[in-house]
Amino acid sequence: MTEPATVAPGRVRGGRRDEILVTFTRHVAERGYDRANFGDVASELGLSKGTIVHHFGTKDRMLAEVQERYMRRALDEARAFLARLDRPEHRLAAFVHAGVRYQTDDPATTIAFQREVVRLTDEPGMETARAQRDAYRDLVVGVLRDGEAAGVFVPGDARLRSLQMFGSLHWMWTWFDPQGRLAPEAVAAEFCRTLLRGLGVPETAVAEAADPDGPAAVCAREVVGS
Amino acid sequence: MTEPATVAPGRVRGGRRDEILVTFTRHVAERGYDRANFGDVASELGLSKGTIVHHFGTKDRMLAEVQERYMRRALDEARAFLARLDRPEHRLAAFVHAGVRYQTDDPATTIAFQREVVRLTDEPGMETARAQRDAYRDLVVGVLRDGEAAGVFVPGDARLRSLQMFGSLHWMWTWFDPQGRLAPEAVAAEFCRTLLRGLGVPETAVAEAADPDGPAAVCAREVVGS
DNA sequence: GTGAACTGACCGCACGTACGGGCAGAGTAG
DNA sequence: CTACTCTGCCCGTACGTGCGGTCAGTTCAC
Repeated sequence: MTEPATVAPGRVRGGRRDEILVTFTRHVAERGYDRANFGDVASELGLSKGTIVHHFGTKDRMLAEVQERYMRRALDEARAFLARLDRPEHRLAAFVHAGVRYQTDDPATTIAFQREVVRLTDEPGMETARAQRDAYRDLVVGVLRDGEAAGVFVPGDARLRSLQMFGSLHWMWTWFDPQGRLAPEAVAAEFCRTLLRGLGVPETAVAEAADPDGPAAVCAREVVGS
Repeated sequence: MTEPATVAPGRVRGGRRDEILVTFTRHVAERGYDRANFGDVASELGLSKGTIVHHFGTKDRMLAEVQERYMRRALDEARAFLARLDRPEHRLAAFVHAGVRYQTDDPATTIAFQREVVRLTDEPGMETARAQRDAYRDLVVGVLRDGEAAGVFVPGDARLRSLQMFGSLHWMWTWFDPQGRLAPEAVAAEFCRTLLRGLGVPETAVAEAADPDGPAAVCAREVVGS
């Protein structure tokens, strides 16, 4: 039984548990799960492999924890900006603005998650993260359906559209450079414009929702930045 | 491919090289490059690990060969349908129709390629495949720029738009099921509609380019199906 | 004979994980 | 205060295994 060990008499500080997870996450982002290994993480932090095992048990569980943390944050923040926005095009745009922002706000976790999403589908022990991912996708599908019902989006397959949108965002890790010349706001704006126009949203509403200083982007920035 | 390797008692000139590559490709598609190994491929084909090494040298070279084959085919076919289509919206739609079609036409190679594209950027020995990939992307960017110059697409960042499009297509391997209820034509049509409408193409032209029986889809099917 | 296809035994190493024990701080009894 | 004990954090080592790659040698077609 692996205990989070948050309540303990003999505990010194928060321990290095978090530190280990952060470093592991970065290694997964850089090399992928299979090539990330305990030895490198341990030597980088100046501790032994045994310590990592002590805290996390197995490598699988460590990855699961990374995924769950990322998805929990994404879910919380998505619900937060959904509560603050009402128009379907603003809500959908917020998902895009937030998705792009994660790429610079917490690149390691974001890349680690996106590189290894495929493990959510088959690997055992990933049930929690998978459920969170499904819930997140359902939020987007819901927005698409609502917008369609309200006549803001032209009729179409909401699930397919959500996958089209997620594809663009999830693929970013292969080409986006946080230090590069392309600002995340510019990427989000362009993605929003093409997507919303593609759903039949009128040009003025498109411009507002895509605008880095518009309500959707501002809301996403406030929620994610916190 | 074409030569199903004679099952003759003695060995055959040309050998089982292709057979090995096909099996290896399938394993990469199913488990990823790191978890694919010589032992499994060899035992599945009833030969020894040494034989694989004899034919390919190293595992890296094997993957490079998979990537190069896939990209060469994609490039050839892209140039073929570009030669047959003239309108920008048809050309762009053809990329989408073809991209989706690869998912069912040769799922193993397609998935193997998409899973491991990231290795094109850093790994050495991948220069050829990387150059092919860049050439392919440049074809799409060219179509986007031409369409913009011709006033068919609204102004915007062509490179970003190409990445948005590739993202949707490259992400398909994580969710698309060739045996599933969703036909590839339906996926391609929906993707085309959202994308082209998003670029400002008029509704009638969008419908024609997305139509599974329209000129773009038919052309893509003929070229890819060969 | 020549060379390509193929074999099977073997090597070296990297990596996940198990295990036994050391250490330091907190609780408690005296 | 001191002494003892408990407990979670951490270390070092060792083990088992899986895998990429080597090599000497064999078979077979031309």
